[in-house]
Amino acid sequence: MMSESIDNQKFPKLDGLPVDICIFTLATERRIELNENVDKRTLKSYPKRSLELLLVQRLHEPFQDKWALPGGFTDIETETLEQAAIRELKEETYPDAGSIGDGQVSNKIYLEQLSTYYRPDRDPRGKIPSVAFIALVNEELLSGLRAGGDAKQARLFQVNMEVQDKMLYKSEDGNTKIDEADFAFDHGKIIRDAIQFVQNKMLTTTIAVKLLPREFTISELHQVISAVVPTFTPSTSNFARDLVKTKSRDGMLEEVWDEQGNPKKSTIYSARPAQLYRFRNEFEPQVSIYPRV
Amino acid sequence: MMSESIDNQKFPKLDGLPVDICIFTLATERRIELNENVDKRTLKSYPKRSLELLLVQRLHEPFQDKWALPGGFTDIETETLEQAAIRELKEETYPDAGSIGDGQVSNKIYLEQLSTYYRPDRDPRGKIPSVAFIALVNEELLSGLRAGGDAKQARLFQVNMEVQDKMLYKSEDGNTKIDEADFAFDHGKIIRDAIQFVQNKMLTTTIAVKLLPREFTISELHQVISAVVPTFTPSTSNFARDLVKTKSRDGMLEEVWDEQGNPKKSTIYSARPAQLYRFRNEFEPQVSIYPRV
DNA sequence: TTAATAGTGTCTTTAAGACATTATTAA
DNA sequence: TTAATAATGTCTTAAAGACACTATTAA
Repeated sequence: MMSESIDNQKFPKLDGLPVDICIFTLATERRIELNENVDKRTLKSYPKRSLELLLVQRLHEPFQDKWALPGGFTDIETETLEQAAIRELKEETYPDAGSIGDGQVSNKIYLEQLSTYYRPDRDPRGKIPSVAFIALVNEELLSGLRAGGDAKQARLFQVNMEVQDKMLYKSEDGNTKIDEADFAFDHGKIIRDAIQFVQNKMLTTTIAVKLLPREFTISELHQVISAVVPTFTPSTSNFARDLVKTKSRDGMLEEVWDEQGNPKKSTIYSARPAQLYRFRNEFEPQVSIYPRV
Repeated sequence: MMSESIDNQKFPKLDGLPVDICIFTLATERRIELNENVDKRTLKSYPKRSLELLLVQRLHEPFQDKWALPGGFTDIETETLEQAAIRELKEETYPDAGSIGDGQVSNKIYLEQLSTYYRPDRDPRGKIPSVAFIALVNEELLSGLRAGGDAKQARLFQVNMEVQDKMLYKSEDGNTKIDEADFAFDHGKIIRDAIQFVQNKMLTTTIAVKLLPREFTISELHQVISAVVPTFTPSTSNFARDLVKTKSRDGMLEEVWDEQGNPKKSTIYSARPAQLYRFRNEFEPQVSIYPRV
């Protein structure tokens, strides 16, 4: 029993616990570049959105040159797992990512503990655990990184969800394509678990908000969900109508109005102005496979 | 970064990781005892079902006499977290609880990792982590324990879900009532998280199967769900009809037939025989707050 | 006009829920 | 008969989904 073991001092006090983070973002790529001499109507077509994951290439053995999740240690005496994850997140992304909270780091970052991995064969140097986190980070916070590969060889990889075996390939130049065999440790397994976790959260909670601007059109929300969950393919017109009109989703979204009290609209993706919405954070999603509740 | 820290041997190889388990069961209590001289019709009325949690009273400081989750260590070199959890589970419950699997320990036990807890103030002896698991155990496997308190002072506590602050009280004699202040470490917090986790799983997956006999009536399923989730209160007749007839739940349950090809029925809770069903494990529940998928 | 998305209208089917009614069995 | 649960039937409303159609804007 636990009490006996700890009381007998069998267990050494830890210096820290390893933390690895699956940092996801949703990349938005206009189908046609702005500087080209094209019809502005075509320019406004829906962008290509792809789920991307931040990986770092290992400099040393074991797994030298393999790709791994960014991670670190809870190395301060008073630091929690979440605080360590946020610290690492900041190192890899935006230095001003925000303060600490329970899955509510900032309105542009979602952070949640995924699971702890501790299979004896996961690290050739011995039995070392890893507490894995997932983070959804708004694209703009990773813009610095995307400008080019840095010293640590951190790169964003597009997640290819059609094939479940060969999962990832490089986004920027498309040259580096990697699959499960190119991952260090058990990070391939962690990443598979993380993608499933994020997909599930995307369909059962309102985390889509972390991948959207504060005010967005219904079609943007549609784009985000179907980029993360490829099987999500309702007709855009029914989706827009149902989202706002259906009773069980009352209070999920609210229309945005400007100072004059007129409906605030956006023409970012369309010639015809589209109504802007925002998520209301009072909304508590409820899902069940059984009737009622 | 993780690679640097581990390569520099800052992190000591662990002897083991502490594992704590929230072992839940669903106690079934006939409203009237069998030996009383009562109308057999009344005897067959629905039983009282209550979610119960296994706790052990601590013998030593810190938190002497406080109640804690049963737990232990991954103390064998090749042991995984799940294996350690199963080993502890067996110690506390049925010695023949079954083999190892991913949330599929046996058809009578559900086991899943909940989260890892590591706040610096959770243990007065220093920063010690705990990997928490939840287990749903069929009542019959805990029958030995229920016979009476043993040397380790392990007891089942009824979970009182109406009041969120004062959560638990003793089941058998009803004398020992405990609340958040009577828990060791941060186990009160772990237990609250665990209850929420189990309730969510109960509504979005088919884990109810672990708390039921292999063949059961629709009313038994109804009893199980509403015992774990008190807000679940559909009318029994609509529930029975919808469960079997609704297209989106096609393949979830199947009727049981006897050797002669007649519908197999049960009179355990009713004078009129009720159809027996079983869960089909091909069924993959799908839930979403958005239309489609 | 056309390309592209925004949004409405209509119709059908499925599901949820209220509620009444009938069925079954043993005492 | 009665107590208790099992099961069916009917009606209403809410959602989901298919699909046609109109609206808006800039080139």
